[in-house]
Amino acid sequence: MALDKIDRKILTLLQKDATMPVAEIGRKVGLSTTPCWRRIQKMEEDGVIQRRVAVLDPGKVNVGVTVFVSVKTNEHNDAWMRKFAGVVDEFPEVVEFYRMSGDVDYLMRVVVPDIGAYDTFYKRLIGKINLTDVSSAFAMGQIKYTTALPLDFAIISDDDK
Amino acid sequence: MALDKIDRKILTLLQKDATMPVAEIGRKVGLSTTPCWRRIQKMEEDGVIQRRVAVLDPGKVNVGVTVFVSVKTNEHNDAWMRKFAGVVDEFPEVVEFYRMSGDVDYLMRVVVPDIGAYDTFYKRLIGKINLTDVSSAFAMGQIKYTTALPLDFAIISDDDK
DNA sequence: CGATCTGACGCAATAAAATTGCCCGTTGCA
DNA sequence: TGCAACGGGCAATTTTATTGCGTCAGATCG
Repeated sequence: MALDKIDRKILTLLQKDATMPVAEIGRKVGLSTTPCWRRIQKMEEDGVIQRRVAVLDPGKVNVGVTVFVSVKTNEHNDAWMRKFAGVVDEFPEVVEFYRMSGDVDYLMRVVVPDIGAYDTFYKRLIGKINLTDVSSAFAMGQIKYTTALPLDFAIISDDDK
Repeated sequence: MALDKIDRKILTLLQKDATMPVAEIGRKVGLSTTPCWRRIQKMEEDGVIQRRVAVLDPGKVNVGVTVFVSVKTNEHNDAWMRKFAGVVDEFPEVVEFYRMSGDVDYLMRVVVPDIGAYDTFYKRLIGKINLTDVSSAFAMGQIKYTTALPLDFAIISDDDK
């Protein structure tokens, strides 16, 4: 699963624009189409590349507001966590959900059109599962958002010239 | 920029899998290839679809740890904000960055291989810009992560049968 | 040291998908 | 009723993805 310099270049390109033809990617990384294509295939099989998706403009689909919701709970067992995860999964407004260490137990990022819609979401959420200590922080603006992960830490193939 | 039911179906599909052939998308939404293709083109031109990207597995590229970094500051002017934004942009580890209302002024999501790498990142960050009140919260696990935005709020074309 | 095996590459053919041109039917409106 | 605008569909055409096959360099083994 180690990635050499060429693999990382390919991934960098694909993380920016997955529509780029393999031939062009190959040209940019110094390979012909076939070996470049095979590397991409392999990275897909290996699961390094999980999938290719269309990224939409949040404003244009009317979910320009992001809210971070922190949850503290006393229920620290696995069963409860699964239930919570299941409930959250039902809400497409929740685009990210993390189990946290420290003060807060869970953190989720929710996208909605406006404060009113958030309130509606909030009521529906607490209707599905009993949450006592919840606090919401509103984002006034998104300064940076990328799906591209840094590749500087990827496991490097040793014979990586 | 209003989207009808078919547009939303198309977007739902493309948010899940952008490799699906237009012909197949058309079949699923009840259209032939051409009109389906034209709708997609239009949504790309309109910027509803921003781009298509490859999504990688964080673990597989060795950035399995997410840290949420909260920043409070006294500098509430626009110039400082721009500088901060510029600095943050330089760090590929920062995948999301928000200006917040309330207690915290800024919130960023950072991805790194481990705690040690986070420490390194942190030092480099505060070396680039003077930040006094910073607090870090570590995610123990990612329970949900999707790039797919909910389309339930999208502006609906009135003649939407 | 030479035979061989493996892995990665590239070219050229083939298959699949995107893109375009052109025609058709429906709807709204003068 | 006649016309124009708005989709929609079929059938080319063009681009890309995918596969088959041959080559080459380095590692392995006897």
